[in-house]
Amino acid sequence: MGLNRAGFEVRHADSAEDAEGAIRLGVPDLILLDWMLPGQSGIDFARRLRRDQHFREVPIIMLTARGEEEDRVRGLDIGADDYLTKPFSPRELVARIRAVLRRTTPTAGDELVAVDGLQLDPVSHRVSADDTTINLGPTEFRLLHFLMTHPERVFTRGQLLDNVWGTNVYVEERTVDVHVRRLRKGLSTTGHDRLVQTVRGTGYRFSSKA
Amino acid sequence: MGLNRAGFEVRHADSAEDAEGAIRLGVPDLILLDWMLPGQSGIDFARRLRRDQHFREVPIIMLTARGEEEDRVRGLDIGADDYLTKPFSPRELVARIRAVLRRTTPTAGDELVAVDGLQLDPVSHRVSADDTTINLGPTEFRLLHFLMTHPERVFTRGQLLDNVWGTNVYVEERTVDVHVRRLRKGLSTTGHDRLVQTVRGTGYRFSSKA
DNA sequence: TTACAGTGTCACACGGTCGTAACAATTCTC
DNA sequence: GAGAATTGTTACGACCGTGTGACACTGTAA
Repeated sequence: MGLNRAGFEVRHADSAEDAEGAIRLGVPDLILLDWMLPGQSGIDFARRLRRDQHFREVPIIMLTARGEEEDRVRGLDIGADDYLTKPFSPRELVARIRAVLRRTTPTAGDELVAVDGLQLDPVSHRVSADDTTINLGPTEFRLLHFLMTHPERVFTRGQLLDNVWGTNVYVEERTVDVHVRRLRKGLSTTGHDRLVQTVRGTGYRFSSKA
Repeated sequence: MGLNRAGFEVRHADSAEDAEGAIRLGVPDLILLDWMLPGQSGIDFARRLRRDQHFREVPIIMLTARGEEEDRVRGLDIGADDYLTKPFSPRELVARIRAVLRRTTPTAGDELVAVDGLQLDPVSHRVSADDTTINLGPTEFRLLHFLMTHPERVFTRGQLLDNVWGTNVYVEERTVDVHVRRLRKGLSTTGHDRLVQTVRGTGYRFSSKA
């Protein structure tokens, strides 16, 4: 198919069952999924992937025979990132893979963030304020990390769910409130809870301004 | 094409030149671009858009005839967000548009507006005047945002209801008066309430002139 | 197994916000 | 100037959004 030649490492499976095994050997960067799989439909396979927290984030490109419009629409609804209609050329396939990877793998930042005496270090996975260590749960940590790296900006609960919990996850929006509450509680001992601000009718914002 | 029926506002152009004019009337949320344009190829048009800072962020979906694989590959390289191969159904088109908008909307209509020391930032959802933060209710915020982005122009109460409250909402016109009052109250501490002006017999206007 | 931390969801309470009516003030018309 | 039309201002009830505590569930480690 020319994928190896293009510099990708490829694992191949002939059925959904084989694929299951293959991806558990190591989370792939991207899944190329034929809509017509023997034994099990590709849509079920994709749906299952989206429910599994380990693979929820893995982008999916589906391959469809021409005319299967129903499947394509449903595929996009499920959260497939792109599709290709057969027949297609290796060159086009490579281009699409690059495009999808470009938008789904934003460079992860390991840099230390500090605002107003509050300090978060992704490397040591530690939060401290005025030389006091602050204990946060995993979700609160990711939430704070995201907010601190995107300050002075409102986010809706939906956006926070996408960015902190991950896309293709079904969680109530109000759950965000509860985690904001837990985050604030953790930050309250040093008064840094004021940095996490409510924007009524919209969502939340991280800001050092009053 | 069914786009209007799906709730989108559509502007149409038959050539790249017409399109140029159309988008300068107002930055669109998304551009649907046919690859085969009379006079100028779609790819050149797209490339030019990507270089223009006003339109760089606007997502592009391109429409290609089947078999024009060369173009599709180049289109993706340029940064088209998606493409559709003819023939396609209205339903699929709508699904794709929704998918693209879902990915890209966080960066739409968020430019900072500033007039005469008064400053409104949609991104951080914050209003400030002379370095003082001003607290406004959600409706007052939207009202001010609309007025500031359409300055020097009278709006009837009905127009304000349509644009700020939304169409198909039954609210008394006099309600606008009350919210204008609340807005003015918020702006009065810094004297910016003078920017919100009454036009007797018609409605209200935002203007820096006396 | 038990203990426990982490998570998601719900129910309730509180406060903010909204729309409306009523009255006061202003401006226009005659 | 009188009366009418228009707008400003205030108060109030209803409702919506958010904060908060409690609880059930899951997975993990002891």
